[in-house]
Amino acid sequence: MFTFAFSCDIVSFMRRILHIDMDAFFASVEQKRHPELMGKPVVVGGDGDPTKRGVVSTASYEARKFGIHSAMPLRTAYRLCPKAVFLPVDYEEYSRASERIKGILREFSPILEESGLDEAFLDISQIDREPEEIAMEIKRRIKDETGLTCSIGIAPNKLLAKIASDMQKPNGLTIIGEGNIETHVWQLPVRKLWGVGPKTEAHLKAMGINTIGELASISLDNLIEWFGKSYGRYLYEASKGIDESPLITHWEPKSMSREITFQNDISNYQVIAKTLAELIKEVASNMEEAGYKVKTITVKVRFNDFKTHTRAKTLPQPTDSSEEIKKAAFDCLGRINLKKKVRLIGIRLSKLQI
DNA sequence: TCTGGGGTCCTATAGCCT
DNA sequence: TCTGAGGCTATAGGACCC
Repeated sequence: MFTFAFSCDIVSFMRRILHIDMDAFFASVEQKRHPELMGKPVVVGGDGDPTKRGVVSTASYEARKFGIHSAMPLRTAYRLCPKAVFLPVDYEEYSRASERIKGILREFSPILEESGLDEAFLDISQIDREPEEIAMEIKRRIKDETGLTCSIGIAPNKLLAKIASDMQKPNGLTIIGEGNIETHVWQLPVRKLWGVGPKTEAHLKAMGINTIGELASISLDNLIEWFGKSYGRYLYEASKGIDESPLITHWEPKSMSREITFQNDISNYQVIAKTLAELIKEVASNMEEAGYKVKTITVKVRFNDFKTHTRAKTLPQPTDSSEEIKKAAFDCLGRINLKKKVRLIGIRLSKLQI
Protein backbone atom coordinates (compact mmCIF):
# COMPACT_ATOMS: atom_id res chain seq x y z
CA MET A 1 0.00 0.00 0.00
CA PHE A 2 2.92 2.35 0.76
CA THR A 3 5.17 0.95 -1.92
CA PHE A 4 4.36 3.55 -4.52
CA ALA A 5 5.31 6.55 -2.39
CA PHE A 6 8.51 4.92 -1.16
CA SER A 7 9.77 3.83 -4.55
CA CYS A 8 9.12 7.32 -5.94
CA ASP A 9 11.30 8.76 -3.19
CA ILE A 10 14.14 6.38 -3.92
CA VAL A 11 14.04 6.91 -7.68
CA SER A 12 14.01 10.70 -7.47
CA PHE A 13 16.71 10.92 -4.79
CA MET A 14 19.84 12.61 -6.02
CA ARG A 15 23.07 12.63 -4.08
CA ARG A 16 25.12 15.76 -3.50
CA ILE A 17 28.82 14.98 -3.25
CA LEU A 18 31.68 17.41 -2.68
CA HIS A 19 35.28 16.71 -3.65
CA ILE A 20 37.69 18.86 -1.67
CA ASP A 21 41.21 19.08 -3.10
CA MET A 22 43.86 21.12 -1.29
CA ASP A 23 45.90 23.40 -3.57
CA ALA A 24 49.59 22.34 -3.88
CA PHE A 25 49.13 20.92 -0.39
CA PHE A 26 52.66 19.96 0.77
CA ALA A 27 54.21 23.09 -0.75
CA SER A 28 51.50 25.34 0.71
CA VAL A 29 52.03 23.89 4.21
CA GLU A 30 55.76 24.63 3.86
CA GLN A 31 55.09 28.17 2.66
CA LYS A 32 52.71 28.69 5.57
CA ARG A 33 55.25 27.59 8.21
CA HIS A 34 58.13 29.40 6.45
CA PRO A 35 56.56 32.72 5.35
CA GLU A 36 59.79 33.76 3.63
CA LEU A 37 58.97 31.09 1.00
CA MET A 38 55.67 32.75 0.05
CA GLY A 39 55.63 33.65 -3.63
CA LYS A 40 58.76 31.58 -4.35
CA PRO A 41 59.09 28.35 -6.34
CA VAL A 42 59.00 25.54 -3.74
CA VAL A 43 59.50 21.87 -4.57
CA VAL A 44 58.74 19.19 -1.96
CA GLY A 45 60.07 15.70 -2.63
CA GLY A 46 62.47 12.94 -1.57
CA ASP A 47 64.90 14.05 1.09
CA GLY A 48 65.08 17.57 -0.32
CA ASP A 49 68.38 17.05 -2.14
CA PRO A 50 67.78 17.58 -5.88
CA THR A 51 71.10 15.92 -6.79
CA LYS A 52 69.86 12.59 -5.37
CA ARG A 53 67.33 10.02 -6.60
CA GLY A 54 63.75 10.97 -5.83
CA VAL A 55 60.67 12.54 -7.38
CA VAL A 56 58.60 15.68 -6.84
CA SER A 57 55.68 15.15 -4.45
CA THR A 58 54.29 18.67 -4.80
CA ALA A 59 55.43 21.81 -6.61
CA SER A 60 54.12 25.25 -5.61
CA TYR A 61 52.28 27.17 -8.33
CA GLU A 62 55.36 29.40 -8.70
CA ALA A 63 57.46 26.27 -9.44
CA ARG A 64 54.84 24.91 -11.87
CA LYS A 65 55.49 27.93 -14.10
CA PHE A 66 58.91 26.38 -14.82
CA GLY A 67 57.27 23.14 -15.97
CA ILE A 68 57.83 21.31 -12.67
CA HIS A 69 55.08 18.88 -11.68
CA SER A 70 54.37 15.93 -9.41
CA ALA A 71 56.20 12.62 -10.12
CA MET A 72 58.97 14.40 -12.03
CA PRO A 73 62.52 13.33 -11.04
CA LEU A 74 64.06 15.85 -8.62
CA ARG A 75 67.12 16.12 -10.86
CA THR A 76 64.92 17.18 -13.79
CA ALA A 77 63.13 19.73 -11.60
CA TYR A 78 66.50 21.14 -10.54
CA ARG A 79 67.53 21.50 -14.17
CA LEU A 80 64.29 23.37 -14.95
CA CYS A 81 64.63 25.75 -11.99
CA PRO A 82 67.93 25.66 -10.04
CA LYS A 83 66.76 28.62 -7.94
CA ALA A 84 63.75 26.74 -6.55
CA VAL A 85 63.72 25.88 -2.84
CA PHE A 86 63.91 22.07 -2.48
CA LEU A 87 62.51 20.61 0.73
CA PRO A 88 62.19 17.06 2.14
CA VAL A 89 58.75 15.50 2.60
CA ASP A 90 57.57 15.98 6.20
CA TYR A 91 54.61 13.59 6.44
CA GLU A 92 54.03 14.24 10.14
CA GLU A 93 53.53 17.95 9.59
CA TYR A 94 51.23 17.42 6.58
CA SER A 95 49.26 14.77 8.51
CA ARG A 96 48.61 17.25 11.30
CA ALA A 97 47.34 19.85 8.82
CA SER A 98 45.28 17.15 7.08
CA GLU A 99 43.68 16.08 10.37
CA ARG A 100 42.61 19.65 11.12
CA ILE A 101 41.01 19.96 7.69
CA LYS A 102 39.22 16.59 7.95
CA GLY A 103 38.00 17.70 11.37
CA ILE A 104 36.40 20.76 9.82
CA LEU A 105 34.79 18.63 7.08
CA ARG A 106 33.35 16.18 9.64
CA GLU A 107 31.54 19.09 11.31
CA PHE A 108 29.50 19.39 8.10
CA SER A 109 28.81 15.68 7.51
CA PRO A 110 29.99 12.38 9.02
CA ILE A 111 29.99 10.75 5.57
CA LEU A 112 33.61 11.53 4.70
CA GLU A 113 35.90 9.52 2.45
CA GLU A 114 39.58 10.39 2.83
CA SER A 115 41.73 9.99 -0.25
CA GLY A 116 45.32 10.63 0.69
CA LEU A 117 46.32 13.58 2.85
CA ASP A 118 45.11 16.34 0.53
CA GLU A 119 41.76 15.11 -0.83
CA ALA A 120 38.39 14.03 0.48
CA PHE A 121 34.83 13.34 -0.62
CA LEU A 122 31.95 14.61 1.52
CA ASP A 123 28.33 13.49 1.17
CA ILE A 124 26.05 16.43 2.00
CA SER A 125 22.85 14.92 0.59
CA GLN A 126 21.15 15.03 3.98
CA ILE A 127 21.84 18.72 4.60
CA ASP A 128 18.97 21.02 3.76
CA ARG A 129 21.09 23.89 2.39
CA GLU A 130 22.42 24.97 -0.98
CA PRO A 131 25.57 22.91 -1.77
CA GLU A 132 27.30 25.99 -3.11
CA GLU A 133 26.74 27.80 0.17
CA ILE A 134 28.15 24.84 2.13
CA ALA A 135 31.21 24.70 -0.14
CA MET A 136 31.88 28.42 0.33
CA GLU A 137 31.66 28.03 4.10
CA ILE A 138 34.06 25.06 4.02
CA LYS A 139 36.56 27.06 1.97
CA ARG A 140 36.31 30.00 4.37
CA ARG A 141 36.75 27.85 7.49
CA ILE A 142 39.77 26.02 6.06
CA LYS A 143 41.34 29.33 5.06
CA ASP A 144 40.64 30.92 8.48
CA GLU A 145 41.85 27.96 10.54
CA THR A 146 44.85 26.76 8.50
CA GLY A 147 45.67 29.61 6.11
CA LEU A 148 45.38 27.17 3.18
CA THR A 149 43.19 27.24 0.08
CA CYS A 150 41.38 24.39 -1.65
CA SER A 151 39.38 23.70 -4.78
CA ILE A 152 35.94 22.12 -4.48
CA GLY A 153 33.82 20.22 -6.97
CA ILE A 154 30.08 19.67 -6.47
CA ALA A 155 28.27 16.90 -8.36
CA PRO A 156 25.76 14.02 -8.00
CA ASN A 157 28.56 11.44 -7.63
CA LYS A 158 32.26 11.01 -6.75
CA LEU A 159 33.45 10.66 -10.34
CA LEU A 160 31.96 13.99 -11.44
CA ALA A 161 32.81 15.79 -8.20
CA LYS A 162 36.47 14.89 -8.74
CA ILE A 163 36.40 16.09 -12.33
CA ALA A 164 34.71 19.30 -11.14
CA SER A 165 37.30 20.10 -8.45
CA ASP A 166 40.01 19.84 -11.09
CA MET A 167 38.33 22.26 -13.51
CA GLN A 168 39.17 25.48 -11.65
CA LYS A 169 42.40 25.59 -9.67
CA PRO A 170 43.64 26.95 -7.39
CA ASN A 171 40.96 28.17 -4.99
CA GLY A 172 38.10 27.18 -7.32
CA LEU A 173 34.50 26.10 -6.94
CA THR A 174 32.82 24.18 -9.77
CA ILE A 175 29.41 22.59 -10.05
CA ILE A 176 28.52 19.80 -12.47
CA GLY A 177 24.88 18.82 -12.63
CA GLU A 178 23.38 15.85 -14.46
CA GLY A 179 22.15 18.27 -17.10
CA ASN A 180 25.54 19.67 -18.06
CA ILE A 181 27.69 16.57 -18.51
CA GLU A 182 27.56 16.97 -22.29
CA THR A 183 28.58 20.64 -22.20
CA HIS A 184 31.08 20.52 -19.29
CA VAL A 185 32.59 17.03 -19.35
CA TRP A 186 32.49 15.70 -22.91
CA GLN A 187 34.92 18.33 -24.20
CA LEU A 188 37.62 17.20 -21.73
CA PRO A 189 40.49 14.88 -22.74
CA VAL A 190 40.01 11.21 -21.70
CA ARG A 191 43.00 11.55 -19.35
CA LYS A 192 40.79 13.63 -17.02
CA LEU A 193 38.71 10.53 -16.23
CA TRP A 194 39.72 8.82 -13.00
CA GLY A 195 41.31 5.48 -13.92
CA VAL A 196 42.59 6.56 -17.32
CA GLY A 197 46.38 6.78 -17.14
CA PRO A 198 49.12 7.23 -19.76
CA LYS A 199 48.75 3.69 -21.19
CA THR A 200 44.98 3.81 -21.70
CA GLU A 201 45.22 7.37 -23.01
CA ALA A 202 47.72 6.25 -25.68
CA HIS A 203 45.58 3.20 -26.47
CA LEU A 204 42.49 5.38 -26.99
CA LYS A 205 44.38 8.03 -28.92
CA ALA A 206 45.61 5.36 -31.36
CA MET A 207 41.96 4.60 -32.07
CA GLY A 208 41.16 8.25 -32.63
CA ILE A 209 39.43 8.74 -29.27
CA ASN A 210 40.67 11.90 -27.60
CA THR A 211 37.80 13.33 -25.56
CA ILE A 212 35.42 11.90 -22.98
CA GLY A 213 32.57 12.68 -25.40
CA GLU A 214 34.21 10.60 -28.13
CA LEU A 215 34.64 7.77 -25.61
CA ALA A 216 30.94 8.07 -24.73
CA SER A 217 30.02 7.37 -28.36
CA ILE A 218 31.63 3.90 -28.32
CA SER A 219 29.38 0.90 -27.72
CA LEU A 220 29.61 -1.19 -24.55
CA ASP A 221 30.41 -4.28 -26.64
CA ASN A 222 33.38 -2.57 -28.28
CA LEU A 223 34.79 -1.24 -25.00
CA ILE A 224 34.51 -4.69 -23.39
CA GLU A 225 36.18 -6.26 -26.42
CA TRP A 226 39.08 -3.77 -26.26
CA PHE A 227 39.55 -3.36 -22.50
CA GLY A 228 38.03 -6.43 -20.84
CA LYS A 229 34.75 -6.89 -19.01
CA SER A 230 35.46 -4.89 -15.88
CA TYR A 231 37.43 -1.94 -17.22
CA GLY A 232 35.37 -1.79 -20.43
CA ARG A 233 32.15 -1.42 -18.50
CA TYR A 234 33.78 1.15 -16.22
CA LEU A 235 34.85 3.31 -19.18
CA TYR A 236 31.39 3.00 -20.75
CA GLU A 237 29.66 4.28 -17.61
CA ALA A 238 32.31 6.82 -16.56
CA SER A 239 32.27 8.54 -19.96
CA LYS A 240 28.53 9.12 -19.45
CA GLY A 241 29.04 10.46 -15.94
CA ILE A 242 27.48 7.35 -14.34
CA ASP A 243 28.92 6.41 -10.93
CA GLU A 244 26.88 4.90 -8.10
CA SER A 245 29.87 4.06 -5.91
CA PRO A 246 29.32 4.89 -2.24
CA LEU A 247 31.70 6.86 -0.05
CA ILE A 248 34.04 4.58 1.90
CA THR A 249 34.10 5.94 5.45
CA HIS A 250 36.04 3.06 7.00
CA TRP A 251 38.62 0.76 5.49
CA GLU A 252 40.99 -1.99 6.60
CA PRO A 253 44.45 -2.28 5.01
CA LYS A 254 44.80 -5.16 2.54
CA SER A 255 48.59 -5.06 2.43
CA MET A 256 51.56 -3.35 4.01
CA SER A 257 54.88 -2.80 2.29
CA ARG A 258 58.30 -1.17 2.49
CA GLU A 259 60.64 -0.61 -0.40
CA ILE A 260 63.72 1.44 -1.09
CA THR A 261 65.56 2.64 -4.16
CA PHE A 262 69.33 2.56 -3.77
CA GLN A 263 71.20 5.79 -4.47
CA ASN A 264 73.41 3.72 -6.79
CA ASP A 265 72.55 0.41 -8.44
CA ILE A 266 73.89 -2.52 -6.40
CA SER A 267 75.43 -5.83 -7.41
CA ASN A 268 76.74 -6.85 -3.97
CA TYR A 269 74.41 -9.54 -2.54
CA GLN A 270 75.40 -8.76 1.05
CA VAL A 271 74.13 -5.18 0.69
CA ILE A 272 70.88 -6.35 -0.92
CA ALA A 273 70.29 -8.97 1.79
CA LYS A 274 71.09 -6.57 4.64
CA THR A 275 68.72 -3.94 3.21
CA LEU A 276 65.94 -6.50 2.78
CA ALA A 277 66.41 -7.65 6.38
CA GLU A 278 66.00 -4.05 7.60
CA LEU A 279 62.86 -3.51 5.51
CA ILE A 280 61.38 -6.77 6.86
CA LYS A 281 62.01 -5.60 10.44
CA GLU A 282 60.24 -2.30 9.76
CA VAL A 283 57.19 -3.68 7.96
CA ALA A 284 56.81 -6.57 10.43
CA SER A 285 56.78 -4.19 13.36
CA ASN A 286 54.30 -1.89 11.57
CA MET A 287 52.04 -4.89 11.01
CA GLU A 288 52.31 -6.14 14.57
CA GLU A 289 51.60 -2.64 15.92
CA ALA A 290 48.45 -2.51 13.79
CA GLY A 291 47.42 -5.90 15.16
CA TYR A 292 47.52 -7.99 11.98
CA LYS A 293 48.99 -11.31 10.93
CA VAL A 294 50.19 -12.13 7.42
CA LYS A 295 49.73 -15.12 5.12
CA THR A 296 51.42 -13.99 1.89
CA ILE A 297 54.92 -12.51 1.69
CA THR A 298 56.16 -10.97 -1.58
CA VAL A 299 59.67 -9.78 -2.41
CA LYS A 300 60.12 -7.23 -5.18
CA VAL A 301 63.32 -6.45 -7.07
CA ARG A 302 63.71 -3.74 -9.69
CA PHE A 303 66.82 -3.98 -11.86
CA ASN A 304 68.81 -1.13 -13.39
CA ASP A 305 66.87 -1.56 -16.66
CA PHE A 306 63.71 -0.82 -14.61
CA LYS A 307 62.34 -4.35 -15.11
CA THR A 308 60.53 -5.43 -11.95
CA HIS A 309 60.27 -9.00 -10.67
CA THR A 310 58.26 -10.34 -7.74
CA ARG A 311 58.22 -13.68 -5.98
CA ALA A 312 55.58 -14.62 -3.42
CA LYS A 313 55.13 -17.27 -0.77
CA THR A 314 51.89 -18.11 1.01
CA LEU A 315 52.17 -19.66 4.46
CA PRO A 316 49.85 -22.43 5.68
CA GLN A 317 49.02 -20.34 8.77
CA PRO A 318 49.05 -16.54 9.30
CA THR A 319 51.99 -15.29 11.36
CA ASP A 320 53.28 -12.17 13.06
CA SER A 321 56.75 -13.61 13.75
CA SER A 322 59.39 -11.51 12.01
CA GLU A 323 61.66 -14.59 11.90
CA GLU A 324 59.04 -16.56 9.96
CA ILE A 325 58.46 -13.61 7.64
CA LYS A 326 62.21 -13.27 7.09
CA LYS A 327 62.52 -16.96 6.25
CA ALA A 328 59.76 -16.75 3.65
CA ALA A 329 61.16 -13.50 2.22
CA PHE A 330 64.65 -14.90 1.73
CA ASP A 331 63.15 -18.00 0.16
CA CYS A 332 61.50 -15.62 -2.36
CA LEU A 333 64.70 -13.63 -2.89
CA GLY A 334 66.54 -16.87 -3.64
CA ARG A 335 64.11 -17.51 -6.53
CA ILE A 336 65.05 -14.24 -8.26
CA ASN A 337 68.02 -14.31 -10.59
CA LEU A 338 70.27 -11.44 -9.43
CA LYS A 339 72.58 -11.24 -12.42
CA LYS A 340 71.71 -7.61 -13.21
CA LYS A 341 72.39 -4.62 -10.96
CA VAL A 342 69.61 -3.98 -8.45
CA ARG A 343 67.96 -0.56 -8.26
CA LEU A 344 65.18 -1.25 -5.76
CA ILE A 345 64.36 -3.88 -3.16
CA GLY A 346 61.00 -4.22 -1.42
CA ILE A 347 58.84 -6.42 0.78
CA ARG A 348 55.06 -6.67 0.87
CA LEU A 349 52.78 -8.42 3.37
CA SER A 350 49.32 -9.29 2.09
CA LYS A 351 46.36 -11.52 2.97
CA LEU A 352 46.32 -9.75 6.31
CA GLN A 353 44.17 -11.13 9.11
CA ILE A 354 43.34 -9.74 12.54
C1' DT B 1 69.20 10.34 -19.02
C1' DC B 2 65.56 9.90 -16.07
C1' DT B 3 61.83 7.30 -13.78
C1' DG B 4 59.79 7.46 -5.09
C1' DG B 5 56.98 5.05 -1.97
C1' DG B 6 52.70 3.66 -0.28
C1' DG B 7 48.77 1.47 -1.77
C1' DT B 8 44.48 -0.92 -4.77
C1' DC B 9 42.63 -3.58 -8.35
C1' DC B 10 42.70 -6.37 -12.56
C1' DT B 11 44.30 -9.98 -15.85
C1' DA B 12 46.58 -14.01 -17.53
C1' DT B 13 48.22 -18.34 -16.48
C1' DA B 14 48.90 -22.63 -14.17
C1' DG B 15 47.75 -26.32 -11.07
C1' DC B 16 44.31 -28.82 -8.70
C1' DC B 17 39.75 -30.59 -7.91
C1' DT B 18 35.08 -32.17 -9.12
C1' DT C 1 39.37 -44.82 -18.02
C1' DC C 2 39.48 -40.85 -20.79
C1' DT C 3 38.19 -36.14 -21.87
C1' DG C 4 36.39 -31.73 -20.93
C1' DA C 5 34.25 -27.96 -18.66
C1' DG C 6 34.25 -25.03 -14.81
C1' DG C 7 35.51 -23.33 -10.30
C1' DC C 8 38.95 -22.08 -7.15
C1' DT C 9 43.46 -20.55 -5.58
C1' DA C 10 48.14 -18.99 -5.99
C1' DT C 11 51.30 -16.46 -8.62
C1' DA C 12 53.42 -12.78 -11.56
C1' DG C 13 53.00 -8.68 -13.80
C1' DG C 14 51.12 -4.28 -14.77
C1' DA C 15 48.05 0.00 -14.72
C1' DC C 16 46.63 3.39 -11.87
C1' DC C 17 45.98 6.53 -7.76
C1' DC C 18 47.91 10.19 -4.33
